[in-house]
Amino acid sequence: MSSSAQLPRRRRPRLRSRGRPPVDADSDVRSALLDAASRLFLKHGFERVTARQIAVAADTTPAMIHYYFGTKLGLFRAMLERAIAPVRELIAGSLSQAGAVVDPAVLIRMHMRTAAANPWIATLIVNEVLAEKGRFRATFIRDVAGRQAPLVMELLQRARAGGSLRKDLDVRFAALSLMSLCIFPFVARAVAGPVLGLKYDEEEMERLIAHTARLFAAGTTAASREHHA
Amino acid sequence: MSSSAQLPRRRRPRLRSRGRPPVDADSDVRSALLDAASRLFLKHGFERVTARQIAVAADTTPAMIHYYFGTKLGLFRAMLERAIAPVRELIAGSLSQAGAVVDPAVLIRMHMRTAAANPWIATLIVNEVLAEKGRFRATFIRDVAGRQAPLVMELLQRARAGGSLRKDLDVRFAALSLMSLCIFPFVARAVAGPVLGLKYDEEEMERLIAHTARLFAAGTTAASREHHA
DNA sequence: CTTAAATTTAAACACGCGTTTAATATTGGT
DNA sequence: ACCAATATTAAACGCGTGTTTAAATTTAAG
Repeated sequence: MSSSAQLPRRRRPRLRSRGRPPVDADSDVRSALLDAASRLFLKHGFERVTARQIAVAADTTPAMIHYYFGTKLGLFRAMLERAIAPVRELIAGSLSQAGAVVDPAVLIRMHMRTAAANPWIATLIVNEVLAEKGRFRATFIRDVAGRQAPLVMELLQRARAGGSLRKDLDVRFAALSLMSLCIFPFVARAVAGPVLGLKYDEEEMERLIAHTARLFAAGTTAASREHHA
Repeated sequence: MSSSAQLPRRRRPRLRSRGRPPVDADSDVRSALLDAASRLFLKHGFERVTARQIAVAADTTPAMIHYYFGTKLGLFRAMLERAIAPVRELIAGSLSQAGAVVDPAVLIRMHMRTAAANPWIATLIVNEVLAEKGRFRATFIRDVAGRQAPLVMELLQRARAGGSLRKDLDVRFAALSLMSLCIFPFVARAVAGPVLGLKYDEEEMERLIAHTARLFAAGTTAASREHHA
């Protein structure tokens, strides 16, 4: 407010000069945009991040989003594709060896460790799947939940047929409970942290995972006596 | 597209005439705004609803939001205050008789029945509590979760001390699991519905509640034998 | 009867959004 | 050496947003 009184807008000078830049190698605008988009979209959600914010974070201009990805949504989709590729492979992997897995506890550990190690997954689910107009919901239902849920249900079904689970257990409800126990602690981290005094560090997470696996196992096995109606 | 070719904007004629209206009683603009705000804000979230949408739904103009509530956020807060008043009383009620309640299953049933009967609660939690910049998060942590969680933990603590729960049970984890089981099924309704084939009708919800209460009870009681490490 | 207060309409405001465009500079192929 | 393709900047575009304002009209009070 001291020297630039009558300048209408102060603009920090662009580092890059006009026109096609020299072959500077490691100045990759396209992936800089993808990186910035990952950081911002995954944390705050599609709608809450502006194209200008991403451009600034990638040290370029919004026009580059149009140039490389057409629209903001195009950038979002490209970013998402790259981000969930590892998760897709993980699911495909557990799907291929579906016959071998028998213990729900193994599934619980896998799910929770993945969610704990990749905090952006929970944020993405809140912003783009559970929210009314989430732009990832359809894809998520088709490619992620739609493949994982039948796997879980079949696993539970087999365990029940094998006698290790209660005969009267509804596998759909049991699958829902399993997902609830695995996902909600991370989705509700911003509330559960302060309210329950959780730190969400690695040691605590391992204890939570053990607790969860044991709770689900004890809650579904045939061995447990009913306490009352 | 036939007769109004050169009219720049067709505007449906306002029903109300200019100036201060006669004392017509049941034409209450203020509560019409609150009603419209409830319907729209609670379903779609604060950011995804425009002041104009609310004004149209209340059959008035955005200027009335300014007149009665100052800003869109003021309207949101007034609406929210009115909406959560019953929930607040419910919590206060269960807080006053905290000494009497002993069975976690009672809490589970209460929570899930409330969530099932008021679908807007889950939507509100997704949009305004779990989302990064949710405008209800701070209040929710202070007034809702911050009061309910200690109650749940104390209840579990007493049950454990009384011998009905496992001695090695971490009450914070158990409280988190209880909340997960109660809340997530409704928060994730848009996914769980199609993926698990749930209809979320009343009969099904009663079975889900029974399943959940039993799962949690069996998963936390001292009676259950460990199956293995 | 006069006048101040209350309530509403229609119009505009300033701003930020995603997107587009024109100009410009560099590259690599011929 | 030329030239088309490529990559970038700066500026603008049109639109929708929340908000504000001026005028208009009625009520209620003095």
